[in-house]
Amino acid sequence: MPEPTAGPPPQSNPPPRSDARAEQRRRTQARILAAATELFVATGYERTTIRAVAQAAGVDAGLVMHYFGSKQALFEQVTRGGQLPPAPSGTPDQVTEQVLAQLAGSLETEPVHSLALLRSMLTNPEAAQAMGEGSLRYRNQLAEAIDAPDADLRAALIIAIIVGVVVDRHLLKFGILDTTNPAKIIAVLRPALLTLTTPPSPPPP
Amino acid sequence: MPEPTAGPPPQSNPPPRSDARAEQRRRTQARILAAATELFVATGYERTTIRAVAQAAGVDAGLVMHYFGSKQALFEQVTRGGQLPPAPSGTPDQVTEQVLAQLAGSLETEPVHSLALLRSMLTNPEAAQAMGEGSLRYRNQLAEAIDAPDADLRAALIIAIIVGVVVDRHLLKFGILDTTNPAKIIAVLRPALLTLTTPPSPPPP
DNA sequence: CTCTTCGTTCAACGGTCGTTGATTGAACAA
DNA sequence: TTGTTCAATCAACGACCGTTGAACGAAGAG
Repeated sequence: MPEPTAGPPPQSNPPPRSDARAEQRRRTQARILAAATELFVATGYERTTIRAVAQAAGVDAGLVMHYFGSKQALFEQVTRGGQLPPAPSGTPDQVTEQVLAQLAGSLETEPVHSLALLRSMLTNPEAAQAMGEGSLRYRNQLAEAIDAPDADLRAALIIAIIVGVVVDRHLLKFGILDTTNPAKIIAVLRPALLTLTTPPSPPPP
Repeated sequence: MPEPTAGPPPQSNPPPRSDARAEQRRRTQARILAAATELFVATGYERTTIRAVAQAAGVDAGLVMHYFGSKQALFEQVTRGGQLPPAPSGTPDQVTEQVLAQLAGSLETEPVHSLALLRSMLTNPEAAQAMGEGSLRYRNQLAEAIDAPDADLRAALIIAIIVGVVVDRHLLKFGILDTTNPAKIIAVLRPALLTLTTPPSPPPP
């Protein structure tokens, strides 16, 4: 049975009992997980190699398999724990500010789970599905907070914008967006998002 | 020398002389190119296999190599010919309309060159560079047409938005954006883009 | 018809991948 | 000390990849 010897590091709690071997084991698992995360974020699922992860962690490739079972399981372990942003609510201005605050955080330091998923979503079906499910849930929450006829469409556009900006800044790094102060980006983006969260004013007769 | 026997199909001009063999050859090259395009768009560079392209074209894998030299060259052949949108100019409203018109076209039927590039840009360095260069050129043109202090940033954001929306619609297909009438998307997006192309009004004292 | 050209197939190469099972050696238990 | 546990290494497997060069067979040239 190639079953992993134990459930990989349960988040991050201090070992209840002091065991020299168990702690060494946790250390190594953590090193592997860190190396895998870095590589998945940097090059995506397809180009990331179990052997490369092992080498980056200073470990044999077989050990990676022994601890995580498979490459796919390792990837899921890396991308697990990404939690949805809190559901926005309130007036259009309040919703906008909550979305912008969330985006500001993502521009400052986007969590590695999301980056690994974002990097791989265009080429890896599992990553695409994971992103899709998260996107759907957040879109529903967002649409519920938008009081406009095309709430779903507006929510989808907001998400597309966020994804586009985050991908540009953290992954593609085409320029400007990856070096500009997040506050400035937010400031320029605010009026644009406001038009999406605010119901259109009926044209004057 | 593994050099391709001839420069692959030079765009699309009618064969100057009628040669039964030459025409059969062109047909096969075109079939290979079509199959390669479809696979590159659907699954990206890494997951697309020379063997799979050959099979989809009803041909041996060696023939693909013989005609296109290498997988990378085949990919470049597929993504070649993507031309930049015309540089926008005029008043902010005019610039917005030109950008929106361009986006509308991309929502209706985005050219396969761009889709192949978009699909692979997150995992393939060459694709990323090609996209980056195109993005940079268009961003400069766009920034020149925007009369605002942060023209570069605004142009970059517009491009990020366009990329986000097009990727969502044609590649990720997370929902709504891929089934909604382009005109409707444009209508909802217009006010948002307008805030990016229009210089901010100074706050009243 | 003979010879050449060339579109196409075929078999194989070297390499890398994910994955596996046996093995080693140090930490623990007795 | 002796025996057990287990983190970690090692060598190898089968599969698949991009790529190559020889070989075949039908279309053109003479």
